[in-house]
Order: sequence, then structure tokens, then C-alpha cells
Amino acid sequence: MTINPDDLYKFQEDNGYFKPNPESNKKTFTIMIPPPNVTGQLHLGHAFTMTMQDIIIRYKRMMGFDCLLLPGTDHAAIATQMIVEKQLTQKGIYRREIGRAKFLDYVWEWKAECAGNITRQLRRLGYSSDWSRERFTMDEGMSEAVKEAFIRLYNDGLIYKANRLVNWDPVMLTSVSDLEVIMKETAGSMWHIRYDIDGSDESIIVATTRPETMLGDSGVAVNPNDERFKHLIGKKAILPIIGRKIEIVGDDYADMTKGTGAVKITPAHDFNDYEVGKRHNLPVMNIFTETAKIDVKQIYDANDFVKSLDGLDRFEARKLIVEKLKELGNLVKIEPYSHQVPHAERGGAVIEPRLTEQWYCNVSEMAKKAIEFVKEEKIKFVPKMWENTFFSWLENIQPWCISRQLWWGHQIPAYYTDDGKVFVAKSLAEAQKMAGEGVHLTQDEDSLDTWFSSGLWPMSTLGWPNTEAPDYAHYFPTSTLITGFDIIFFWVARMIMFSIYFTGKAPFDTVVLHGLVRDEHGQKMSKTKGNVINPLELIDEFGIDAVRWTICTLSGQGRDMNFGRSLVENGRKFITKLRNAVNFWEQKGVKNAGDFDASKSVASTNWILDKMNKAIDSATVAIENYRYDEYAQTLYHFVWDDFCDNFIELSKTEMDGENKDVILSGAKLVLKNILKMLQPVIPFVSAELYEELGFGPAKDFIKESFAEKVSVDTSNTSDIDWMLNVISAIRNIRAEHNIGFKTELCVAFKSIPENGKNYISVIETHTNTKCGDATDDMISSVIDEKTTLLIALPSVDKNEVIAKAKAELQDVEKRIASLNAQIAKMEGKAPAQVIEDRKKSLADAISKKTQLEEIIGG
RNA sequence: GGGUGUAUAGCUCAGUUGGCUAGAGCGUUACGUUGACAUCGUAGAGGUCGGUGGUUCGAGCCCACUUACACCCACCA
Repeated sequence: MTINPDDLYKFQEDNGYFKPNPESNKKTFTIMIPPPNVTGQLHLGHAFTMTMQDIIIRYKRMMGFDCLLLPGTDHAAIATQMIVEKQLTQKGIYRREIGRAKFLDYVWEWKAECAGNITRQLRRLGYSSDWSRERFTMDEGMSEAVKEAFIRLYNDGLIYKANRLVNWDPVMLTSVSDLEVIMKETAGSMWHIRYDIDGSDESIIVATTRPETMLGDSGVAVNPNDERFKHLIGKKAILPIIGRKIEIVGDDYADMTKGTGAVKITPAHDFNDYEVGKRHNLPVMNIFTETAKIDVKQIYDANDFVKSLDGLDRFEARKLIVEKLKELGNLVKIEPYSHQVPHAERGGAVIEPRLTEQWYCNVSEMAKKAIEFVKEEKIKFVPKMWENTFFSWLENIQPWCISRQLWWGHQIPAYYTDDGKVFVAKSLAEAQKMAGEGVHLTQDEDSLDTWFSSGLWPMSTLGWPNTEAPDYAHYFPTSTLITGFDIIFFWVARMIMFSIYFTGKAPFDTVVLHGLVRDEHGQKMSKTKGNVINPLELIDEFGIDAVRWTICTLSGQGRDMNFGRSLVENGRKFITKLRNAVNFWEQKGVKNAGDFDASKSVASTNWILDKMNKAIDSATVAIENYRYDEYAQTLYHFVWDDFCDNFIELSKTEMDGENKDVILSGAKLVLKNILKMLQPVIPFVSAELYEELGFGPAKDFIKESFAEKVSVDTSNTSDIDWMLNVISAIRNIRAEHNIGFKTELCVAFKSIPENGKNYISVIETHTNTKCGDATDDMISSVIDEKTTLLIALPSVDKNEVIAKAKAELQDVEKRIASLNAQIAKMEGKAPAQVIEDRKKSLADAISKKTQLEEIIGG
């Protein structure tokens, strides 16, 4: 019987298995999804984040917490608007022509389709979230939260309007925040241009990477300490081409070591120049349209040449201006120059600083609080190193430009009278009340930065601003946030700031940050490289459990994760191994085995139960510390090496004897706990096997408690470890001497209750002999504890054994010498325990030496 | 320019507060496999832990310097 994961998921979803139960008085554990953008499909990075969350949630559920995993999506203002606009443009539909309302209809249509896809994909991942609580950052409750937050911040004086230079995207025609600007190293040129000095034979040479902006120059800055130019301060330079007289000012901003030491000042198109201009009262002249084309209307002294540039793109204009300068003889030189050019994160347009009026949010106080909370460990970062990144950003935080000239998003709840008075209110009606009856009001056309609403996510999804909302009261603050490090500033920091500001509480107590998902060789996945892996295709090919398992093995230290198909193949192999082990025990009748009776336990069951206890311990520590990789590794090693390779093999020789019952019941107990530990990672296969082994219906496995340790007599477990070492050593010799060709060396293990000792027997069996047939009469030699295994192999050529022993003796002697030296140096300085250990090693080595000498001597 | 991270086997990576002879998976070599194994088992080979110097009885781990790569931030001359 196999179970279709999608069917099991659907059943569990339909029957409320993923829903929390606020009525229960269990401790809550809550994770909010980092809402994926409604811009397309989920990628592998999403699969990682979501699986990491789901593993923790499933684990915590088994640990007895009332768990809420809340799903949802983000409207992703600029990204989504761009995608939809692009699609419409291809169909010959233009946003500006159809107008805001109609355009938004299209976007909502797209959103519905896209969010539907995303949620379907999340379900296929096995994301055990409560879909009845699904949210979207632009749904009604969210709007309520956004308005409330905006109004409160406005009333508190933290949100305000200001006319400043902003990062302007001349393609999307909107402002963007500093974070949305990506600096790209770009090969360009440095143009050295000579500006003559008014009323003098002198001239000054400025260097620039953007000659076209000279049309907006209103000054030249030199360093006041620069002996070369000191005397020019206060004089005027004559702007070539136009002939405008512009002031030469002394300002520290001018760096004597950079360029020519003199820098042209274009206050309207450069953030630094803007500041310099302000300091020296230089005029601000905007020379571009909103699409970054030359706008001659704004250039009061434009001559015919400049007029001929009207409407030209900035880069086109650059060429013509450079030509002109060359022609006029003002171009001194051109050097190739590589520099950082700002690009829009979305769309990639070259950003043009532009003077506009925008809404800002002053977050400096919030940032201080956020830092305080993290320093006081009210919020912990995993891994901790990200705290530094977090601090350094918050310590230098600038006012956040929150308005966007976009249609898709939360429209700013500000209303203007015809004469420009502003009323900030939740609705037109409320604004009307404030403004007075009959006053004509229009709402601000702009919308909010998408991160403004997602910054409220952990609160707003639960019902805030209604602090009485049952979910908010019960599940806020949330527990853990799991997301990529790339949105620490965009999202994590904003959530923390907002939550503290509005509720006084941290939105979560732990932030788990993971790295980027790369390909097998650590290369970034990109379409151009063709190494992008679609998670859904992987699921189709390998099954969701194998994919989840692989994700788990790779999600560890918060570093980048290298993902390749071969790793998923390994995951699939592990699952196959598990199935085969279950299959083996089923054939042996484990289903009908009774409860494990510790009083009848034998060495091998004690041994495996002891290993199980240790596995439970280390697995628990691993997952509590978000060390998914260690969790997976612990289980892998326990299942494959301890349980399959050793316990199953050991039990084969015992299964036909009087210990059969206890072995089967022991195996059953171990199997159940293995499945329980695997449930969070591979929920579907584990559920299927759970049912197959008769533990209960697959659908209910998710509700099981987590694996628990059992009390076990460990007095004779080391015998098994010793024996495994013996077996391994025997095999080593056998392989080296090529003994046992066509035969299998079977090592049987037997507990004799009469004398309380464990014996092992080394048996040469023919391949068609059942392993389980090993019985007393097949024992060819009985080895007592500590007897060297070499003796147990009568068929070994004596000379070879001696040769080998001689070689080994040399190593042992070296080791004894080294240990002696170490111990001598340590004496009185190292901890007693360490010295003891070292002495024990020395004793072992000496005893080994004696044995070897006996062999050689004999 | 400032900051962070990484460097350990052919590849991808683990390695807790320093402590016995540095581990895993894949790959590789040899042997075996019709008895749970869509393969599996067993064994082997493979490492002066990026470099130099230091602290220590003892360093992959701590300190200083250094090299290479990656990423983040920063005022585009």
C-alpha cells in the first residue's frame, strides 16, 4: 500500500489537522509564513524556507504545542505592477490609457491566479498550515492595520511629507527606497572638462562621469585647503556650452585626491551635490523629465544647442554634449573609468536622483528600540552573527521613503483639500468630518512601499489593530521567524520596529536566517546559467519526502546551501532503505509483536535501544537549535548504520531462537520512534509506514507525540560495541587476505543467560545457508572477551598474519613512545581526566603490543 | 573605503567550551551479493585542516599578520 501525499494532505487539510486549537491550554507555538510575492511560481529558495518552517511546526506539534503555521501572500507592489503592466503592454493595453481602476482589475485577476498557484505549491510541499487563516497583504484586515499604523505614526509626528531628492526610477516612474537601489559596477568614462574662470585667464578642470548633468550645474566645489584652487573660491566659473556663470565654493566634500580636485555641483541630480548646494545656497535646477529626458523648459538659459537636446534620453544627450565640448575645446581628456552606478532593484533602470515630494517615516527611535531588544536577547538571531549586520544598518538608519507612485498597493490614507490642506484618516468619510462638510477632498494618489504592510504582518494577520481579536490575544507574539538573510533590512527589521512601536513587544523571539540556495557546485542559480531547479519537477520525480529530506540535510548553519539532483537521489535512497527495513521486519512478523518487555531484554535489544535513546537526545538538541543538518544526520546514521547494518544483521542470528519475541518487540519500539523522529521531515512516507506497521491510521500520525526515550539496561551494551569492532577487524583481515571467496563470513552473536556472558562465533557459511541458521553446533570457535580476533581465523596463512602483526607492532611502538612523551609533558599541567585518558590509551597500546608480540613469537 | 563570512579528502561539507590516531556523504579501488535492499554489503586508498608567526603540556579550533574567494554596506568627481 502506498499513500499519495497529495491525498493525505488534502484529507488532513479538509479535516482540520493543521489547525491550532486555541481552546486547548497547551503552550502556543506560532510561525508566520514569509509571504511569497504574487509575482510567479515558488522557487527552490521558497521550498527551503517553507520546509524549514514546516519541519519545526510538525516537531513542535508532536512535542505537545498548540501550533499555528499561518500562510499567506504578499502583494509586492512594484514587482507585481511591473509584471502585470508588462503583460498588458504585450497585448497592446497601456496602463495610462485604461486608468487606475481598470488596471487594478487586471492586477487582482493576476493576483488571484498567482496566489492560487502559490498556495497549491505550498500544499504540495506538505506545508501544514492552517488555510482557514490564510492572509494577503492587501486584504481587508491588512488595509485596516495599514491605515491604523499610518495614522498613528502620522499623529505621532513620525510620518511626514517632505520635498527631497529621492531615488527615482525613470522607467517605473516611482520613487524607490535606498534599499531598493542596487549598485552595479559599470564601465564608463571620466570626462575632464575645462571651465573657464570669469574675468581671468585661468580655468578650472572638473572631472565627471555624467557630463550631461552639466546643464544643471550651479557651482564648482573645491576643497578650502587645496592650495591649487584656494584663490578661486568666491569667483565664478563659466559653464561651457551655456555660458552660465556659476559660483566656485569651498567645501570639504571636494576631495583633493579624487578626480581633478574640483567637482562640478549639480544639486538636482546628485545626493552629495544636493547637500553641497544647500550649504552654499546654490540654485537647484532640474534638467530632466520624470522619464529622465532632457527638459529644456526648466533650463532658463538654454541656447539653441541645448534646445536641440529637448526630449532626448540622458544617455543620448551625454554623447551630444561630449561632442559639443570636444568641438568647443573644453574637453581636456577622457579616461576609462569603472564606477558604481545605481540601478533599480526591480526592472533594473538606472536610478536618477530627483527632487520630489514624498512621504517619509522617521524610524530612528524605533531603530534604537529594536537594537535594544536584540541586545537584551528578547529577540535572538540564529546564527548570531547576523545581529551585527542588523545593528550596523539600524545604527545608521535614514528616514524611510514610504510613498510610491504606483497604483498597486495600499493607497495612502491622506486626503487633500483643494487648497492643499492634508487630513489623514481611515476613510473619505472620516476625513470629511475632519475637514468639514462640503469641503472638496481628494485622496493622495500614491501608495505605500510594499514593506510597510508586510512590516505589520505578524500582528495584522492575527487581527491587530483589534487587540481583543482572539487570535491576536492568543497567538501574538509569535515564536520563530524563518526567512532568508537577504530581507533582514527590508522585512525583519521593519517588523521588529513596528511591533515594538505598536505593541511594546517583540513580534517573535527567534529569527532563523538561512542563506541562498545555490547549485551543486556553489554557483548561483540563474536562468542564464541554466542551473535553475524547479522544486515541483523535483517533487514529481523524486517524491516530496525525498525533496524535504534533502532540504533538511542542507539547512544548517545559516550559510548558503548547495543543492543538486544527486543529493535528492541520496534522499530517495534513504527513504528506500527505510522502506526496506520496515519490509524486513514486517516479514519477520513485527506487526504481531507484543509490547516490549524490558525485563526480557537481551544485549542486542538493549544495545539498539541505547543507541535510540542517544539518537533521540542528539536529534532533539539539533532541532531545538535549528540544526536541521545535524537532525538529519543523526537519524540517517541511526537508521542506516545502527538499525539496519548492525541491529538487523545481529538479530538475524537470533531470530530463530528463544529471543525472537523480545527482538521483534524491541524492533517494533525502535521503528515507531524512528518514524516519529522522521515525521517532521518526511511526513508522508513516515505516515504510510506507520499505518503499514499497524501503529494506527496514517492520517493520525501527525498527531502522535514525539519520540521518547525508554529506560534501558546498558550494562552489557558495550559487549555489542566490542563485538562489532571484532567483526569489523575480522572482515578487515579477511578482505586483506582475500579469505572466504564464495563464502560468507557470518558472525553470530549469542547471549547465554546461564553464565551472563555474551559469546560470538565466527562461522564460515556457504552463501545458500540462511544467516538465521547459526546455532550452537555451528560455532567453530568461541571467543572470550578481549581474546584477540586473529586467533579466531584458522584459515589465515600464519606467515601473513605474522607479517601483518610486525607492521602493526611498529605503529604501536611509535604510538607508545608518543604517548609517553605527551604524558611526561602534561604531568602537573593538564587536567587530571585528560592525563587519565592518555594513560589508559597507553595501557591499551602496551597490551596490544604484548598480543602482537605473542603472535609474532608464536 | 568600511564590514561580515568562507578556506578541512578528488567533489560538497560536518567538526560543540582547545584534549586520545581529524569525520560524513558522493566519487574512487578491491571483493562479495538470487534471502529486507529500484541495489546492497564489506574492506581499502585518499588530509603537513589556505600561509607565516605566536599562546599552551596540547591548536583544525585561541591571538597577530597574510593570501584567495564570496557577500553586505557606503557620498556616482
